[in-house]
Amino acid sequence: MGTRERRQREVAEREQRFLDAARELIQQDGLLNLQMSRIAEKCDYAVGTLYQHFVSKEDLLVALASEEAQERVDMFVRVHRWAASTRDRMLGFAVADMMYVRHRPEHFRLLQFAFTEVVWGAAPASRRQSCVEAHAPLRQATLDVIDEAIAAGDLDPRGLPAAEICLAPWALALGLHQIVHTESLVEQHKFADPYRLMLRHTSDLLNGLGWKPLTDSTDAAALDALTKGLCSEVLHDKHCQA
Amino acid sequence: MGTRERRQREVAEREQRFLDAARELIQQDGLLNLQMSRIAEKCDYAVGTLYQHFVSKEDLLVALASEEAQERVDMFVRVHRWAASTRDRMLGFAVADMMYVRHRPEHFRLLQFAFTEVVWGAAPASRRQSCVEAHAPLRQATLDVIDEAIAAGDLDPRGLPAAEICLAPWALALGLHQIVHTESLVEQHKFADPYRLMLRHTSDLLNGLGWKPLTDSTDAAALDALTKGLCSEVLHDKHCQA
DNA sequence: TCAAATTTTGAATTGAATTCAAAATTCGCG
DNA sequence: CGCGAATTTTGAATTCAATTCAAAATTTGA
Repeated sequence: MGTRERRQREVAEREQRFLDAARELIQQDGLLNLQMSRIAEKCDYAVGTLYQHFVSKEDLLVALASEEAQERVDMFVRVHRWAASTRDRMLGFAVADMMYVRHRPEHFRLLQFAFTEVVWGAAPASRRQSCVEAHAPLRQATLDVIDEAIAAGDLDPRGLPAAEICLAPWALALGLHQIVHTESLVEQHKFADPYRLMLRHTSDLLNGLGWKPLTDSTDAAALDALTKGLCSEVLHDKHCQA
Repeated sequence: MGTRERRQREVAEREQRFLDAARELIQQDGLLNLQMSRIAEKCDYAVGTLYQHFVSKEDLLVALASEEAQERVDMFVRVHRWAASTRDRMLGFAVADMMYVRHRPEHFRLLQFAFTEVVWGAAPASRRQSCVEAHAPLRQATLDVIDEAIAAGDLDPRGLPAAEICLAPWALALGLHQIVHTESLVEQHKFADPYRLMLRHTSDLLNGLGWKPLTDSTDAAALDALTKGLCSEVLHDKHCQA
């Protein structure tokens, strides 16, 4: 009978509603002021019901972080499939990432918070695992392009496995987001256009890795063209601006 | 009269004791289990007294993050003064940083947490400012070396102000620490020697920035030699291991 | 149709951060 | 000194949100 299935679907839908409500509340009042009771209330359920889905607030936060990975993953997959050089696709990942973070700064802050010892350590192991799994395709897409680049002769791994090469652009992007998105630091240093800068530095890094075709990172027009191309061809400018 | 001064010193000493106690408790039970009342208890003071120094737990955490900057700053200053090429000193910053983070992983996690919207936003503005100030010398040391490199012709800024060049190595280091220190991610990917890798990538980045003398990042022996040299000459191997 | 099983509920509990009135201490002056 | 005002310390009481759990409601299945 389909009764069991229906129920299962209903429960899944409810979980979705909880997550959506949480997201809205975060958007509205900030992560700082997120309250479990408000989430339940917003969905017209009792707190107890909320706790049937998430054993703790931390659990919910990590679940939220997992779910929000999807949109990013979609972007990465599209970039991965893009008909462009391996190098341009590599830059494409950086562009996709920066578009995403720019348009969903709260998501970035949530991730930052969720991966914090305090939250991560308090979430159940199962949830942590599915969060890691939800993000894995980001890494996988990058690894694929690296492998492809090696196969095509665009990149000489110089003795490093793809996973270790992957670390460099990943870290650069992560660190840049971190710096750009931590309030005070930006206030202090105010980079005019941090993301154009980010792209330039990523390009420099690729040059340093010997990723062909070596390119003049100074050529802002070329980088802007790349960004624009990506926006129109790949990202359906959902996230793109001038 | 010196009465007022003495009192002031006593208060400062007490604050120090609170911070030290907090550090010990974090070391012992983890950031997750830090309790204000335990800190007070450990110092044989009432909670109220603790709150005379720190208006909230967040305030205390950010204060802790500020204080712990000092040791790192000392290392950076020593690297800055080191009689070596600008390029080697740049790598030196990365080495110093990784030594530090390796030996004080809890400090890194604390910083990560403190710069989170939830904590940072809940700390008083004055405390945030002094935290930024406490960390500023790290940035300044790096900027100085960049300026020196430009002046010496080791580095062509290609139209970028030093502050923007600085962003690249800073972000790379930050991102790498983040990845390496977030439990699950390491468990998953297990890089054999993440910090040697980090150094290699930093070297690649410097090559990409055109920082002379351009170097073969593949030469692990050279990077190890650099590390060893730094440990003995600059960092007094307080933080160094085999 | 009804009792067992499951699910939902939200008032009550818990646990930690934070407050604040009372107690203790220090200060300043005769 | 001695004493009252001012300051500091205290920790029990308060607050506030997360979490629990016994009772109520609903669903299941015979």
